[in-house]
Amino acid sequence: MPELPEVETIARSLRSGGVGGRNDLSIPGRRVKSASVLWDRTIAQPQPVEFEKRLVGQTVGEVGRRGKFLTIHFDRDILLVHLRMSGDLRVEPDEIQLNQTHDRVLVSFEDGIRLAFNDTRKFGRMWLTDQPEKVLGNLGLEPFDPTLDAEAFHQQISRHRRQLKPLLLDQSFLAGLGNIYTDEALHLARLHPLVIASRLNFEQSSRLLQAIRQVLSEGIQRNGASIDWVYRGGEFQNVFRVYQRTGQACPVCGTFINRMVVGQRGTHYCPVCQSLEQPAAQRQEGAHG
DNA sequence: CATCAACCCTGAGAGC
DNA sequence: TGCTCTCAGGGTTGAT
Repeated sequence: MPELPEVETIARSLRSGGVGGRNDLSIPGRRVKSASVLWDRTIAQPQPVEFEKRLVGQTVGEVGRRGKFLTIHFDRDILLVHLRMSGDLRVEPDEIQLNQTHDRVLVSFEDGIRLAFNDTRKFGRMWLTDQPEKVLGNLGLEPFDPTLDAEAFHQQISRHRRQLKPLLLDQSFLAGLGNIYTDEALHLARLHPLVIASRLNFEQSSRLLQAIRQVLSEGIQRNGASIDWVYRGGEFQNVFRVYQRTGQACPVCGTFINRMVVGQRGTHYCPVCQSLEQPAAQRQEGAHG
């Protein structure tokens, strides 16, 4: 399931033409010849027929990412793509036969290259709009936003009397974390998924912010995680600490990893490293800068 | 404000 | 072998 690192990896490959940097398959500068929607519900906005018409003639500009959304700028509109569970984008020459069972949207460029949106479970969505804020407006800060320092993060997290796991999954709190990186970050920060956010002290929330950034950085460095049907060369799955490692040894202490359901999501954690009870010896390193 | 469940989907894996 | 059942998961929606 694509989260921030996977979406970032895809954005980079659309810009540079593949993870390896093949310029012949990058999309900026290409002009749309035609578009076809193969599964109507993939298009959230506008109507599929208008989507197809409006894209024709527009040229790709900047390709970026906001949270888990891909932002593909065109002359007049921005194409927003959310991959949800199983979405994937391919850039390939028209000659390659469309033998893919689950292609949902095709965008053909004038120079014989096309962009294909493939999505097994049909949860992915696209918006073609000149008002991207209407779609992205509720997103929280980017985890790497430079204005998000330890103080700001602690202030934010103190406002919520929710459990950490659902809070971190809430895209209006922080944009980009999904189930994998949330579990990984909580383990790295040695925090139990059910801890109430507002009860974190400064040292704990700082640790959490740092852990979030570290696991996301690791994910990006490894081109994301490749699991389920979506394989795109990522390798982060090889270094999962807790995610989908139920019953296996915690890399830190060797205890068996537990699994429970939190907010309808499978949640993996080490019962020893991430104890709900704060260790009695926990120091109060309160006097921060 | 927070929690919970249903919904959208498919295919993998279990059980029979 | 092949059928049926359960489950996973991001985000939205509506109820409590």
